[in-house]
Amino acid sequence: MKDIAAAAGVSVMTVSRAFRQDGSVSAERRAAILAVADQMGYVFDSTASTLRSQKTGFVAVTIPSINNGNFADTVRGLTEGLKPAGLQVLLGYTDYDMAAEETLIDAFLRRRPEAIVVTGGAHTDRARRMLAAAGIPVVEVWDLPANPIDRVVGFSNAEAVGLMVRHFLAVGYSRIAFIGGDTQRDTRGLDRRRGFVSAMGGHEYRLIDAGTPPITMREGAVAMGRLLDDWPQVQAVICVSDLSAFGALGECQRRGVAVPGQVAIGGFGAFDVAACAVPNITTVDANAHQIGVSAAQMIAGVLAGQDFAKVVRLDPRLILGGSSL
Amino acid sequence: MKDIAAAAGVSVMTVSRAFRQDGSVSAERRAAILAVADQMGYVFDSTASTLRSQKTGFVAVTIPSINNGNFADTVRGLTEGLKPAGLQVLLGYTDYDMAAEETLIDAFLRRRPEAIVVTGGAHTDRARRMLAAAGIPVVEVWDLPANPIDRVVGFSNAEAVGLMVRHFLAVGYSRIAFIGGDTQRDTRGLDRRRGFVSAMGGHEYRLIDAGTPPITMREGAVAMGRLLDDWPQVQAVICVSDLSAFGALGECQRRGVAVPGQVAIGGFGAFDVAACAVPNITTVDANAHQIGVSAAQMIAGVLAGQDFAKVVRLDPRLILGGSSL
DNA sequence: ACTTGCGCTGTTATCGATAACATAAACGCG
DNA sequence: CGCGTTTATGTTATCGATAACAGCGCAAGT
Repeated sequence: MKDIAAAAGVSVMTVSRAFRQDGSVSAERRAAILAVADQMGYVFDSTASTLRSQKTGFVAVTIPSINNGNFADTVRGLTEGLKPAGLQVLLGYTDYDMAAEETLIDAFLRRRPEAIVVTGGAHTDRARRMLAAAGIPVVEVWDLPANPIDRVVGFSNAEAVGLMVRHFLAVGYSRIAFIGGDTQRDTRGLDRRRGFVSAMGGHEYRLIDAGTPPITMREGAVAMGRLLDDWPQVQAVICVSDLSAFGALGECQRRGVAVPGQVAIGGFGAFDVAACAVPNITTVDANAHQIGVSAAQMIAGVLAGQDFAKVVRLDPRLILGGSSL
Repeated sequence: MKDIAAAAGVSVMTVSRAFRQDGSVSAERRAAILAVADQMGYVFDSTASTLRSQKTGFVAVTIPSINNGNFADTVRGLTEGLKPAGLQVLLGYTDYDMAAEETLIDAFLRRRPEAIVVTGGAHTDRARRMLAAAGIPVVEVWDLPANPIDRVVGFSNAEAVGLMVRHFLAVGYSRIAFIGGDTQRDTRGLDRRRGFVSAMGGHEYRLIDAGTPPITMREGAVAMGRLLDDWPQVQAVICVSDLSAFGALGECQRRGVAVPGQVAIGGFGAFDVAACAVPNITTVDANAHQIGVSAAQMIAGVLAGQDFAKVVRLDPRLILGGSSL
């Protein structure tokens, strides 16, 4: 800026002002300054700006995986919702690993985000403490934690699966299995499995492990194979996500097991693959995009000093497909 | 740091040193300082550190979409490869929009990354100029641009599709269609389509538009429907990605068109869905993960002052599936 | 005993922008 | 015409860390 100021014959402060829309700078002078800057190949240094003004203009967002249509939709909602407030999203992914999440949160907080969005309600103790002490809005999404750190936009994963279980029981499936949600790593998956067990009440069921999150299509197929081997009488299968459900569907097709004639299948997340599979897969829409939009509104509102409910609950919706009655 | 220094009875500089592994600080003193800092809930301010040291320790990465297994793999490769060099990845997505890419690049450069990775070789003029003038390593991935800005890790999308076309022609499909790659927005898709046309030589072919990138499964299904209506004699279809190929496969199954008996299908990208579909889909593996790893090595090497080839070429590999001969 | 060198710690200036305050010129109004 | 007000610009201090250099104590070498 010093060089630009010299070249344009003004003070550094005036150059600084020219770069903001603040604009107590006369239009022609601003134009001249910007022209000089452009010609010199100047790139604004937001580090210095941030240090002095204590405003970074970004919101940190951590998601478990960058290859997941659900989280992608949430991030899209966040990006869109924060743009009007002049806030940019910086994205990081944890690989479903709480230790990696802690490291990521630490790295983000050092950069002084205006707010932070984290996926899920389970974190390491240190991560919780860091978030609580950060002095910025913290939004946990995709869950309804019992002890929120600060704010929440989410839903009950357990109840969402309960919706599907009750439907399956109502249409006559009584021997149902659940695939996935077997590790501490993906607490949302764990909640779905818990919700399954509790909704099954006294009915006969099986729990099939599928491995380390993210559960892939392949792992869904393998798990389905084991299930069919071990419990051929199974009438319906609910999978921790549509991806594993799709893998399970493929395994049935390879084995000549009719879906839904012999086995019904349900998934979770309303992924594209669920809608496009043949038959399309019964699933639960968790309003991924709306979660992002709501979280963005909450953040923009809180930063603007408005009053906002601490918890926003967005109830999921069952979507029936051809893979079940 | 001032407060910590006071509380620990040392100078600010010593506190600063205690926070780096640089460590000309005695072990016990460091421990004491870190304990005080932790107890005070101190969070290091990397803004100030960056400003003084002119080192940000991060690499900017822009990808077209965060919901794409291929780019996710590349990012994973980058993250893993940069970690040993002490570099963190900051991620942004462009939605396949060059104007959005320009905005994103601008925002990133203001934060002074150590290097920047951009997907593809097509950018706005201003984006090109900004990147060229940034004075940091710039790596274009997933493409082999004719006029690279700086460095490249990629492959020829046209030739990759050529591989598949030649195989299809060799096994006897001669009436082949290509779905997608019809907009300027996704230049890699465009290249694939061009590669298709050129590899088809004198054979009869059709080009089917599929809409705005990212081409979804649904759009692949719709395009396949139009193709079957318009050109029932088609023997094989190559889709711009596995996602659209999967949609096309589903459309065939819904219509009772045998795959590969009546129509063969090929995709691109070696996505999970291609491997798990029934039949699994013939595709091209573009080495997405390796692209990330190689780009990371290149960046770490160049930043360490090593000599590195400007262009790394990773030739894709055809993977035959049950959706074709 | 004296020098040399290393290990550890402190002092000062600085990175590049902007908040806060100051000031000069232009403007409006009775 | 005079005076308060607005508009446009400049001056100074500052954000929070670290580079660069200085200094002190102690062990090893001569």
